[in-house]
Amino acid sequence: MPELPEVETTVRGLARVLEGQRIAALRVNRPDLRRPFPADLVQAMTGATVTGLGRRAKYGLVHTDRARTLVFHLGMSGRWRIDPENADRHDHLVLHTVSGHVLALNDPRRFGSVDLVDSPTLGLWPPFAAMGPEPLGDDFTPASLHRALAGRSAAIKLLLLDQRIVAGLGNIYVCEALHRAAIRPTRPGGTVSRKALERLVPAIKGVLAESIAAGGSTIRDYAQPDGELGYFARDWRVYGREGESCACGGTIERFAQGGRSSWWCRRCQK
DNA sequence: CCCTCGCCCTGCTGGC
DNA sequence: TGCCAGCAGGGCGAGG
Repeated sequence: MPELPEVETTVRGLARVLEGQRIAALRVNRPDLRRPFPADLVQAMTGATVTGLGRRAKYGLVHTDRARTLVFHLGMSGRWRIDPENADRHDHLVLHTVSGHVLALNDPRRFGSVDLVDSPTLGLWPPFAAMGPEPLGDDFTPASLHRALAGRSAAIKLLLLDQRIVAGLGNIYVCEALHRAAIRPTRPGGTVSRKALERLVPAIKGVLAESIAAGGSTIRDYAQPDGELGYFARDWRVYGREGESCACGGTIERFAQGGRSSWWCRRCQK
């Protein structure tokens, strides 16, 4: 899926056309992404008014005047298409607002999800219950990360992908943040020095904030909901740049870690 | 609890 | 040109 910046960009795009609007109709074309849609999704959301949009980690939140919040995850290839000119075979859920807008949840790989969660206890919903802090939040600090990594032997790269440690990072931004902080991705999490964490936390916040400001990264089938492209991909320093030169003069390498690719520069990441 | 692995699904790319 | 292996932004459950 789109990672945190792409979900944030998506949510902001949806807010422009959904906030305060009443949902006139929903159409379900294929109700089984990662898990089945709620059986009463159409009934529960027809006629509901959207009171606001939000985000928790990589999940998008559509708050309504009903007792439940629509929670979506974009998986690896999901996006919302706003007022699409044509239908697409991967438009699994289509919303129509009273004001005439059409929003299609499109997800070719179908790793995404749509759930309805009781609003007052949203934080107790199982995927949210054990989540770590938002990386852009004030409670994500070098000290808090130090505590979360204490005693952990797994590679820092893998621990930063663990949503219980910090919630919202994915492969791209972990690679980019570790490079910015000059930390080797294989270093055991518990051995990352306090001084390095003082670099890492600002690196994470910085790379995410810069990407959000650029409208997210454009990757394969990802684009902003209105079709605009995000521009952060041009700012990647290591991700997908195997064989290219690092700014330090070293060469960027790729290797498999936890079944996924890591990109790094052995010259400047120690 | 912690760690690693493999799978879910579809589409695109690159190499032969 | 055609085919096929490999790879892709995530999350979860199983097993050690």
